[in-house]
Amino acid sequence: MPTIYDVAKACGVAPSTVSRAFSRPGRVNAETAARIRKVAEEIGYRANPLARALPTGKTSLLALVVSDVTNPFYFEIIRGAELAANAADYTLLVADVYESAAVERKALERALPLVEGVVLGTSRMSDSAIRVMAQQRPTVVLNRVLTGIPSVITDNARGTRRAMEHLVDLEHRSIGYVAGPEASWADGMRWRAMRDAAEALDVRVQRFGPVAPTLVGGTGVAPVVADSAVTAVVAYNDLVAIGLMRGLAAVGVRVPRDVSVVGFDNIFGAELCSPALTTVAAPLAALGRYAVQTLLAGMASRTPPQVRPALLPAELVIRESTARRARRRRSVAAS
Amino acid sequence: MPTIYDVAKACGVAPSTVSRAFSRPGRVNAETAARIRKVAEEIGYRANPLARALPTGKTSLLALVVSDVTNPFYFEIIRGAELAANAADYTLLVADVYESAAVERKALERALPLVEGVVLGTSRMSDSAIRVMAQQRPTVVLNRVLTGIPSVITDNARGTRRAMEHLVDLEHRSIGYVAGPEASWADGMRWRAMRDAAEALDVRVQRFGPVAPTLVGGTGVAPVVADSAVTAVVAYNDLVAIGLMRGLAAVGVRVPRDVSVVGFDNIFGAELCSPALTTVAAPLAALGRYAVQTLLAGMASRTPPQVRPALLPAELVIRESTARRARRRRSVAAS
DNA sequence: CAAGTCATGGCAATCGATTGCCATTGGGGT
DNA sequence: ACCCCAATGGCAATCGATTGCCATGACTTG
Repeated sequence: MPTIYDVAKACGVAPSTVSRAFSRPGRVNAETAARIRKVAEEIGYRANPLARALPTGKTSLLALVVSDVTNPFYFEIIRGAELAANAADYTLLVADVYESAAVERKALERALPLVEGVVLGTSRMSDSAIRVMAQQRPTVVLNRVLTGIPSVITDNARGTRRAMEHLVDLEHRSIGYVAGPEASWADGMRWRAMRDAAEALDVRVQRFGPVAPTLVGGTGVAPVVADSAVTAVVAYNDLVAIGLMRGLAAVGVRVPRDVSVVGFDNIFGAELCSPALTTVAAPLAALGRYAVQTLLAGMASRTPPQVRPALLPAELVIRESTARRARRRRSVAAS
Repeated sequence: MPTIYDVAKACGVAPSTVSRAFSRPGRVNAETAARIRKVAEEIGYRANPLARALPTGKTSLLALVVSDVTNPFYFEIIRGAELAANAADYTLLVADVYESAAVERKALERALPLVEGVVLGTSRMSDSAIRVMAQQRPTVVLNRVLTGIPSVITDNARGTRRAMEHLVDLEHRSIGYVAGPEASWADGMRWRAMRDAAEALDVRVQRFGPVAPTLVGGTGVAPVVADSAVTAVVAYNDLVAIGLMRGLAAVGVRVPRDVSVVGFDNIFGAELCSPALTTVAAPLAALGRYAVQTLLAGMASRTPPQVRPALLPAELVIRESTARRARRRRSVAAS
């Protein structure tokens, strides 16, 4: 691989001039710069990003930490983040942490010295641990709010409210919530929003779980939900909702005829399942894109940027898993 | 951040000794090394991977290039690859190229100087372009065979054969294939395997498409398939298969009653859709894991490793989208 | 006892690009 | 004619770890 020294020799100038010809437009005479560029092109010079990064610290790498890459929730987020990163000439490094705070810590330890900034997607770390790492590198948090650290979140309150209104429109008066992981900030928000909405709309809510944010998590609570008095259920996320529907089917409860089900996020698969899932759609690609843009903006400006979390709108996508409440309570099937 | 110089000073030894204490076990007196390690621990020294990489070229980074991160096909592959990479103390850099050879080239250009090796997942580049890049960095190719370059593939021939046998068992005698992208190596393999199997089993096959490897790709050919004489269809992949089922439903063709559908890969969603999809399951996580392991093995050994492509077994997962052929041909619905 | 061997640690060059500072030159202002 | 300044290019230090080579001293061995 040719270096600036090779280019410099071929041009009869000093290496520093070659360097400036590329990174300091205007600092070098236009003709000289043009000549250097031409020669560099000819001998196939490419700047070595490692060598550049050593003195400057600019690696052009950004980390996106996701709690589970196999969770379809992240696909569009990753895509959005990567697009935004590439647009700014950055490369995105996706780290998967398998829903484990310990692995997350280790992954960050590995990646942190390499990257210029970090986007934490649904982190499972403690607030204080996040604050510690935010001191080392510019950080943006997804789906969680920490005062003093820029964050990008979905408007869960509004989305939850919409879902509740929808269910109430369908005459449901007793609504369940299947909770996700305790450590999930979004879970807390959703449950709180449900209770607020329930009060405002004058209906009863009941909490189930917590369960793992997976299909089997949803399947697992199905019997409990089936035995309860609720006629509609809002699940922590789509995966849980879909698992729940299958679990309900297994114990003879029909969706939406006996019980309506609403999910969160509108992941790939939400419209594939049967019945197609009514869900509060998160603006996934926008979330990823905006997080990266916020991060880059923060890196560019000297001063720490906005502290107000960015609130991206969620909207209710109505499909087939919700329906008007049956006149009579279903008879409970075998458990 | 403390450096080896800080540690050296604190220990009263030379920086080179500190370096060796970490990277050359045995080269330094055991007591000295222990002391250095202790002091390093105390002042919180962490080796700077950038500085290490500059002289040695060892960045501990591996690239995995995927044609589309939002394609569920890759989730488990990424997971498998990342696990294998982390186990060897490498970090995986996932690059998304949106099904475009041009973007792939650009992404590689960006990432190549940073990584020690590359896994190409379903690359859309030409053979020659891949060979050029394989000269720059150790490379392993997924789902494609290039002589001289290590590759890891699914046993498409056997998998296709199983699918055909299954359909023939169900008395289908006229079977369609919905082709994927022309540039896809797997597509060629599958179509070839279909014809071979058709000959061996004495049934007719008909090719449709090619279509984009997406839901809409599948939906789009549905009318053509509906108008044809086939009673069963094998689709390029699960996405196309699911799209096809929806498209068929839209024109009044019932799956599996009127037409049986088989997919490829067994992605997330294949068992969620309705009817649940019968599909040739690719060993996704194993594919990712094995590709990275092969890459690392090739990097470790001086000599270029095995040239025989590694063939990972596929198996047929029978669900609800295939059924015995109806006695009479269906009546064709509106188009 | 002299010579050779081994263990251990230090010196200094190196990877490739960046950048603060200085030297040179030519032009403009007065 | 003199001074000053802007434009331009070069010198050399720097980022932090690695590593070939050499120096020292201890120990072995004939």
